[in-house]
Amino acid sequence: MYTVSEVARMSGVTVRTLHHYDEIGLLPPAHIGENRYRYYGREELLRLQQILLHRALGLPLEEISAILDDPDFDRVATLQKHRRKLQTEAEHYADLIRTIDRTIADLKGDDVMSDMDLYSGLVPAEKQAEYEAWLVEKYGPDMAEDIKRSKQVMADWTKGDMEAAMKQLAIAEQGLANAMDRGISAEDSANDPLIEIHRAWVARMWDKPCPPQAYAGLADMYLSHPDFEARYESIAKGFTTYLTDAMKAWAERQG
Amino acid sequence: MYTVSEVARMSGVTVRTLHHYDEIGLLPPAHIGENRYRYYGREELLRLQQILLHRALGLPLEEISAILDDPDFDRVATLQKHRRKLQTEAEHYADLIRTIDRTIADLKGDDVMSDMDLYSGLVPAEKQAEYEAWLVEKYGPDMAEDIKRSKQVMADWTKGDMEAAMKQLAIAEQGLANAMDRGISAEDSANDPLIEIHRAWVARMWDKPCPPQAYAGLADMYLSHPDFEARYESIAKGFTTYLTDAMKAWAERQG
DNA sequence: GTTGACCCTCACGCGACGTGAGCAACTATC
DNA sequence: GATAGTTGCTCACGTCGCGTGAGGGTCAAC
Repeated sequence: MYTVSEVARMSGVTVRTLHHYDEIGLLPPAHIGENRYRYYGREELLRLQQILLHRALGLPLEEISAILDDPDFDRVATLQKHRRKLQTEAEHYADLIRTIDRTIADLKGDDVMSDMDLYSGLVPAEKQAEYEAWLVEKYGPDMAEDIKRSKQVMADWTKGDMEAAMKQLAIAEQGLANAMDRGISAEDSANDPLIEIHRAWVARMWDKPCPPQAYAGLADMYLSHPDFEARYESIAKGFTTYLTDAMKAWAERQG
Repeated sequence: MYTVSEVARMSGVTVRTLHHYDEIGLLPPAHIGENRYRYYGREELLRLQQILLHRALGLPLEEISAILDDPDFDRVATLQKHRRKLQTEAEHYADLIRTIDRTIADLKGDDVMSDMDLYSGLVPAEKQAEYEAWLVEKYGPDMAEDIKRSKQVMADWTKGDMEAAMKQLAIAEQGLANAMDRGISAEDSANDPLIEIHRAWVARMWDKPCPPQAYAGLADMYLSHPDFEARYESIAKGFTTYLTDAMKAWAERQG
């Protein structure tokens, strides 16, 4: 039998949290002494673990209660539902990152965003649909058609293989940015397998092999084109030159 | 000049939110009419976008206020910082999704997760530091050192390494639990090669050999630490004492 | 002048606890 | 067995970012 503070120490929650969980009936103590002290047993520790797991997954306490108290409750289905929620959240983050990239470009004058596009990714999809419906009303169906079609193209563009490819690219870029943060030189990073991953991504985008010379040429293009610079600088300050240095060092070593 | 509902439609926030942002001084309208209506301009739309970006990162509104009102505020730099934060957030979501996948697999009986794995990436760093400090106090610096190092070792592991290790552990634990179910005594199970497998797993986690004495000491820790107890009891009722008895019997027989 | 969409200001509600306040009870030491 | 320090308890209000009415003024159109 453990007291509140003991359980708190073991599980990492606060005493108040245990009080709260008792209050709402989520985790009543095994016994309550004549002094009104709460005492918890092994059974309660296990239940607390379950609670914390589900809480960590973002489920509200009420739902956790339902899951743990109903033996017939379909945990798998609940978790899958929650997984889908998380997935859309994750995609939402990807949208946000793209919006930030475009915003940075906009602030640098490389791109012009309409008032509406400013909010892309920040706005729930249904709200955007509402807005589009409102546009149809205001400007007539022709203008709305243009807007709609451009979005359709973008939707096709980001789905499927593209998403996987973007993930691959993000892994390579983020990893190399981390290497830069850790003080590893660009020349050393040229040996990092992430460079190979990056080159493989390029080849995949081009749909043809990317030999060392072409890879070095691409580095130059990154340097001379502001869009690319904006993109790489948004990952980390100085990352443009870092990446291109590593790319060129790699190419030199190959041939 | 846009009214509240127009801004709301464009930005996706509610009218109430705009009221709220005015109330707390985060986004005052450009002008207020004689009828007390709020009117917003392009400037305010830009500021709102900044607010939404920061809010999406989980920053409290008060902090957003401070950031945006600072005249030294560099939008591009801030956005770049945010981008990186978003990326780690996105990775956190990916972690959560993986954890859920594994939990689902676990519930379906396809996989066995250790508690440590269960909470992987979900426990705040400071809590873990607290917990480790407490471990030092309770078990002495030696054991805590092992635990700490094992975490470090595990951090370097690939997903495949981890899965292999977890499988190894699961095989040993499940096998011994089955032995217990079949009525085989703990003393007899001490001769089971599964005990050797379990000890090898421990050595692998600690990244150093686990001599009989240390193995017996570990058994005592399992017994005295409720977290471990909870974990083993979740495999089978009474498995904690069964396993520790077998571990100790094995250790005695060795030396 | 009436309708209906829009605007306003209170002001309470929520979810998951944090944070005292004020008091009882246990533990350790002198 | 007195005392001090820790730990426990129960209220009960505070937090954050709004949602959700209630109750009432304003505006454009018919």
